[in-house]
Amino acid sequence: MNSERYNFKTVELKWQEKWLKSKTFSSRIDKTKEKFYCLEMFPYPSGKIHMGHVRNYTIGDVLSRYKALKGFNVLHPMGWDAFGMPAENAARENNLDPKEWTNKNISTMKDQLKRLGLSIDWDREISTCSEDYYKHQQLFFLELYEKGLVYRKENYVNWDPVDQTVLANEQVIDGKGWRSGAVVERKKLNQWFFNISKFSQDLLDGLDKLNSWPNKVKIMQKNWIGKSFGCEIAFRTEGNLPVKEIKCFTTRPDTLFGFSFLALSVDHEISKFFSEDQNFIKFKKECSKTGTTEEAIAIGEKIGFKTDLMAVNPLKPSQKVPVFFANFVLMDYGFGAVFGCPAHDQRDFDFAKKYNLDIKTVVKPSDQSDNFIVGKEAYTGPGIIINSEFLNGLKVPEESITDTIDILEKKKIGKKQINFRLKDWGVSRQRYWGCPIPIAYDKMGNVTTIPKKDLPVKLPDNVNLNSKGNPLDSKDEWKNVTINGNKYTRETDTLDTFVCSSWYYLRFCSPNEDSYGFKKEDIDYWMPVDQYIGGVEHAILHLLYSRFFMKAINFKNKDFKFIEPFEGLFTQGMVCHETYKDKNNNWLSPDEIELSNNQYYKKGDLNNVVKVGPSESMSKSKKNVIDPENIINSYGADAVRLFILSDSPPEKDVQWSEQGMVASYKFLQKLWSLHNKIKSKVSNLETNDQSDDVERFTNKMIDKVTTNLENFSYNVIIANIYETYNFLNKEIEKKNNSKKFINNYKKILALFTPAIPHFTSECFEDLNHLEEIKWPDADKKYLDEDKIDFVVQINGKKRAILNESRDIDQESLLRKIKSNKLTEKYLKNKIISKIIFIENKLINLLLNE
RNA sequence: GGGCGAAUGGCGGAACUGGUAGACGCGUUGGACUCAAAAUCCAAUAGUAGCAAUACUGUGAGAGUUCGAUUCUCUCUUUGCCCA
Repeated sequence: MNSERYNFKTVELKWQEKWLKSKTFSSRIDKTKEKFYCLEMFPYPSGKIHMGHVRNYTIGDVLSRYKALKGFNVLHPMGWDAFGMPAENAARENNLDPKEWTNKNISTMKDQLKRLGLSIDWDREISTCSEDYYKHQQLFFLELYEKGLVYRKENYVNWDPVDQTVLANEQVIDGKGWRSGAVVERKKLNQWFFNISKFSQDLLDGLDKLNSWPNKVKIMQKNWIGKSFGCEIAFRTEGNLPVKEIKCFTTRPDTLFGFSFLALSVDHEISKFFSEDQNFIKFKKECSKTGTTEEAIAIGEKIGFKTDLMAVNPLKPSQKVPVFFANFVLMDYGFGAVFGCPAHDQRDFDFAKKYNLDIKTVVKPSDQSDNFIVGKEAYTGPGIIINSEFLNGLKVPEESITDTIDILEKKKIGKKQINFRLKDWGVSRQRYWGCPIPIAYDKMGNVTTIPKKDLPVKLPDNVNLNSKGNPLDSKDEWKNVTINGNKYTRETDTLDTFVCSSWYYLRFCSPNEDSYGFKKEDIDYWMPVDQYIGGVEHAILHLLYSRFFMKAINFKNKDFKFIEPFEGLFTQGMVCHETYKDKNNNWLSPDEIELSNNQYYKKGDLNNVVKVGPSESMSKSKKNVIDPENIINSYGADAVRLFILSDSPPEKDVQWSEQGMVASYKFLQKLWSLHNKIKSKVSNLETNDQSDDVERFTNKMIDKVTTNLENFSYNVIIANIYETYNFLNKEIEKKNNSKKFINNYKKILALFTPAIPHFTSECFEDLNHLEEIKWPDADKKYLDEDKIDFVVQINGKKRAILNESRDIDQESLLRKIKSNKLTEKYLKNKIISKIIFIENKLINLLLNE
């Protein structure tokens, strides 16, 4: 086939069908080859793919194809993160079954992904909402339960009183439910937890070994795990309650002399003495209005409830301070009790101001006198301890904290302690569309596990999604279950969808293994994932949960050689687009506007001037979305791939531009006509040109493109492609030896293949090149030129470029400079005081004035 | 408030371990083709001065190290992301 214009529609479809039919991208274990596992974060089947997917999967595809050409045995699978709330919401709104809705979306999106020409092994496709997947997950749950890594406890959740549902922290926006807008309450519920905090130290240590992860992600995880050194201190108490002491955890024992109150969580065990106190009950209710996030607590108003108890300062027994219950103390931090030092903690400061408590300064900045007094806000910076008797003069924080802990330990008042911010992972969700938890309860509420032989616990069909709360709760025929002749009630919560995504990378290795979630042999060959690619928004939770999951299934049995699931991580930037608003401040989509006289108007309405806003991440709410399907239909997959790669480095945000898209499309047309020119050259072999310009260029380009691919500089690769076109297009006019030309052209086509695979496949076929395509190696002898452009600097300033032979020595070069008319004028009547000579690069002459 | 990045023409961006700043693309301008337009092709395109060769200035601002700094160090400004 060979026509004037490049018909992407027939070409792309042809190759996509061919790849699928001949199972080009199917992968199987081959121990003679080095494996490469390339994984992109799998999509949620929300309906259609968006530009973010296009970018993510194009980046992964470039890498996969490159590695395959290099001879690696590549595993490049795709699946669906198919459980989750949107399905339930969409189903409720449209009166559909979430399963149908999800599966329909999967089929649409799969077709769209195929149209991108991705080198995916579709035989390994998995969907987390299918029984084949979640039954293994239920088994994992039971295994972790047996290992003691799963437990149930009462815990506070963000409760949406209108939707009657639990909200994740990120669903709480300004203290309100993201969907209902109702003020979120704190509510206690029985929840299942994964004991991730058991691995806090391991998860922290593991980060050091992840050399191919972006530093920022490692830092984010480190901060999230939040290891802190501190001290456990027991405060003696006085008062008319049967309480002798209260334990606190603090990271700032050095400020103990600034002690002015003790604050307890309302759930502290001491609260039992107040369970009849109407004022306390009222106060506790008030506290439940504050969200559970650290941010909500930091921003929210600090309120307290004063008890009659007094706490004694262990370092200064004459000092006694009041004990409060306070809303900013949480039971799951430390012991649910903190000592307040208002001068050096903003939260304590706010609290002390409100309740008129002492504010005693015990740290001064180094440049202040000992009379320094904290003013309008707490001083939390470094400095020197003051007003603290035997602690005075210690440097904050280097000496003060450790020294104080030593003193407290000697006096047997306190104990050094390490605390982690990372809390256990609550996995219960009061929703229908998720993986059922394989647990049941007897009449007394005692827990029993579902026998492994009875798995899977299938999610029932035909539930009433319009009931308030969890739909599974009202599904009695499902809920009631008989195990070994005894009657039980099923757990109606389902698992957090993050559980599904924390082991899917294992499933891809053994997608058809029926008896277990994976086969060890497969895992041993394919794992770990060599390159994981996805959005930075999953930098913390998903990646941390996945890392935990590997540790958890490896816990006690130590089955695996690797512990970290993702050897390499790459986080790509977002796809952005300008935003548009009409004169009434309504968002407009890019196809609702038109350009006239350098001014945007609402389509068909020249009275409605459109305001152009900044480029922002594409989102439905701002209507600045471009539908990939339309774009692929208009310009073809290769052109879209070319554009999405070209404009920005993959790790940074890219701005969608229609003009850029069109340019990529046109470029492929130009490339096609160049191809045809080159092809017609094959038929006239008679020219015999001795120049090796084409070899030189080709081998240098091989070297460049290879380096750029290895460094994820995919935008530069596209520039390399353009550069190559410019070169070949000029060179083709010369009388080159066409055989040599064609051979080099084929190498160049291989270089283009990761980015524009349909196009190059077509070109190879057109040239009757039927052998396997391989990544070319650069021939080193062409990488170095015989003649080199030497930069001539005089007093550090560039004055000329001399093209001289390679390896020329300093003396000869200097002679050339002295006789060259460009440079001699600078040297006349001057004495050269120093010469800096860098071989094959540069010479810098310093002159005496 | 804390942590981590970023800042280069009209725009997106290149520049390997300090050694020709602005590759490549978009846009703009001029030209060719055309009755005309679109498409296509060719050329120019950091700024200032000059017909020109050329000269000077120039990588957010200011300092420092160096023969030489977009690159390294310090201070500041603006901005993005994450955590609070």
